[in-house]
Amino acid sequence: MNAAPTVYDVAERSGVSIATVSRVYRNPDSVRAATRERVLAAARELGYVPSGNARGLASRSTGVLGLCFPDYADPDTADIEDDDAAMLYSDQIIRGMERAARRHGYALLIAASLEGGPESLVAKVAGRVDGFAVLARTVPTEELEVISRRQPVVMLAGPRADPSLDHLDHVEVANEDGQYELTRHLLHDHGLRRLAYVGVDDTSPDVEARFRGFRRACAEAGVDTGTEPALRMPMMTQAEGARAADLLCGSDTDTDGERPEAFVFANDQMAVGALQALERRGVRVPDDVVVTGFDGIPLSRLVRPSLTTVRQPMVRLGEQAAELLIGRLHGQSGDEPVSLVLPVSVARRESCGCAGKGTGTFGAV
Amino acid sequence: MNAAPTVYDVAERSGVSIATVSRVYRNPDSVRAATRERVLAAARELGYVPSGNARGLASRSTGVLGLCFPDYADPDTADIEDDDAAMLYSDQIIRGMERAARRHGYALLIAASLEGGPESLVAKVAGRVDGFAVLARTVPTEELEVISRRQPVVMLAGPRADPSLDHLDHVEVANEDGQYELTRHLLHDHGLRRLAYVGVDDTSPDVEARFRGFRRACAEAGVDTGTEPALRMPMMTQAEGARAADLLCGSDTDTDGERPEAFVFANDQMAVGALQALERRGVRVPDDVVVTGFDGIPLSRLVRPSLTTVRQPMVRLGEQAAELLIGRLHGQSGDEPVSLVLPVSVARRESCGCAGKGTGTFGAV
DNA sequence: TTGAAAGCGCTAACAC
DNA sequence: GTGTTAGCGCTTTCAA
Repeated sequence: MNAAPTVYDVAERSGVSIATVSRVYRNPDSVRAATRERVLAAARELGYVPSGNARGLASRSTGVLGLCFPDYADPDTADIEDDDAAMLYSDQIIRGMERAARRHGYALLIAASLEGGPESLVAKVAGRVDGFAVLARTVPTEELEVISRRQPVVMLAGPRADPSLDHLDHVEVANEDGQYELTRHLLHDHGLRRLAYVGVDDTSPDVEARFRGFRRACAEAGVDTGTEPALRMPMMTQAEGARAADLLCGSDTDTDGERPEAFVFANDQMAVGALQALERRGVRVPDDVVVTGFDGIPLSRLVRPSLTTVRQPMVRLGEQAAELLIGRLHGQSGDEPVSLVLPVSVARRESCGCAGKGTGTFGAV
Repeated sequence: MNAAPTVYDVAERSGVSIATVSRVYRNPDSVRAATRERVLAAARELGYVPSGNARGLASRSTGVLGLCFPDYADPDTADIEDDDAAMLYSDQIIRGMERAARRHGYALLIAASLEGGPESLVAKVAGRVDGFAVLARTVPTEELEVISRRQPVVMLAGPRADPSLDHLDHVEVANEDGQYELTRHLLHDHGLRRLAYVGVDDTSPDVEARFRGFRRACAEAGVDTGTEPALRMPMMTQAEGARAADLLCGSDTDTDGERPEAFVFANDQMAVGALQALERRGVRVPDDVVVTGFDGIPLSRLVRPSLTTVRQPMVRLGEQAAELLIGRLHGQSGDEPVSLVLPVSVARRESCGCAGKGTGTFGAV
């Protein structure tokens, strides 16, 4: 690749000053039509493309929004040869953010965490964008705190855990309410009583909120649950979900010495793993046991039986993140940090016995 | 937001020169440990984040790859409240490209086309990345030609139509072979004879290739097809697909004065639209008529009956794009332009009568 | 190992 | 309208 032409080259070739060349690109109307054409022509001949870096440097803004997310590669999912099934939240958030950003003339820079030197992920992204969103716990709190002093940052999913990050905008989904609704459905509509909640060791704000929703629904129905999930697995993967199902079936861990009527998982991945384990054991879902998940990942409806779950509006999440950032950049939002909680919806599908026998082209969704 | 601290601030605070500060970030080992710590500490206290723009400007490289894609918002899809169903190729390509880029330490900048001033989409992206991929026909050929003189560009999907772009790397999928296989399946396995191909007015290289595959299969089976698709719609949307189905059913356009046995659509969107139209008319699929698509979008398997189609490996496409770019950037690829054709696979589902009755957790996929 | 100084390509005041 | 002139914050020789 040859050295790229610069404003100077274009200016010389078209017989104007570099300032005029710059104007032609930034504010075409401020230049006489004839001059403009001359400049544009020269630029075309030379193959001139303005350097985004130089522009950003000089104008202190890039027209780019950023998104940092964790290296969410569930090893179980990794080798599913089916791309659709492997689509994760992050993909949906990206989609939403890109759309909203685009509407406002911004582009989106995305980067997943990956170990590195002193140049952490955020630093890399932060240095090239006007503002960015971070999926909960993708980056060290301290680092975020530092960076957020310099540019707008919004936290996604996961309540603002750390008080030092209280000044950040943040948007999450109604984890507690969602799990509450789903549990209530099981209790009330299906008349179940012995429910086992499966959480995770590593205490995550989202999962804790979901568990609270579960407990609240149980309490209201007069069903006793401990203050702890029936089971906590080390990770929220399919493999662990399968193990959980085995544990719940095999040894008689519950009060009655019987298998619970329903396995309520903290996420879809685990629930899917459980579905497979149960099938291997010959336990029928939902006839012998009901299984539910949380998230509404695409895979959840591809499995058989399709998974009853709580759907998170991930695309909306991404859109909101972009809107919030842009609002800040334009100084529209006040000084107060904004905190949004997006509503979720329960997807009643086959694994709880709601069949959802599809009719019509879009049935069974 | 306060003015962000710079190398000068950090240098001053830690009693070194700006050159040393720079070294600490670029090549930590070239600085004595004690000095390094001092610099890092100062940076932390100040909340220093290196400016990506300044770095890029000075070093002539950004560590970012770009992706430009069209504003693929099928208006029909736009208001499906179901995010999963709305996932398009572009999302899958993004996913693949991001993953591959990440593996090599690059971030990804994505931008969809949108009308603008002289600052076209590409220019904006091109100015901020080390190289980028473009979905076929997202940007004017001429512009691409100019830009590709300065940085690596790879064309995605869609054969290198324009000879002036012959020097670009490019990767596409086996459109012709895919449609050939699918058609052969209809002809051979299902014994169909009267097939109607539905294409699009706007002659697209991909669609033409698919149609060639269709013709080849028909010719081999001794089935006569014209040199033209049975129908060409103005756009490849669901609405147009529905219209096409109506046309194919309503008026007796085909040779026999009868409805064709199969509607072979150039893409999934149209096929899905057709499915709905047929349902409205009370025409049963696949009993009364067989319908097929092309692409393998997620929606294709959510509809009922699920759509028999040709699945494109979009994630792979994205990965290949990134690999190609990175290869160029590292000067590994030779001088010759690389041209890849990724294999596709036929998904036999319900709409052709292959049912695909699912068994097992992942059945019916 | 560290510092000094010269850009990198553009924007933004400010004159003309 | 258009030109002049400073930087923007960093990397990069070249010396020391």
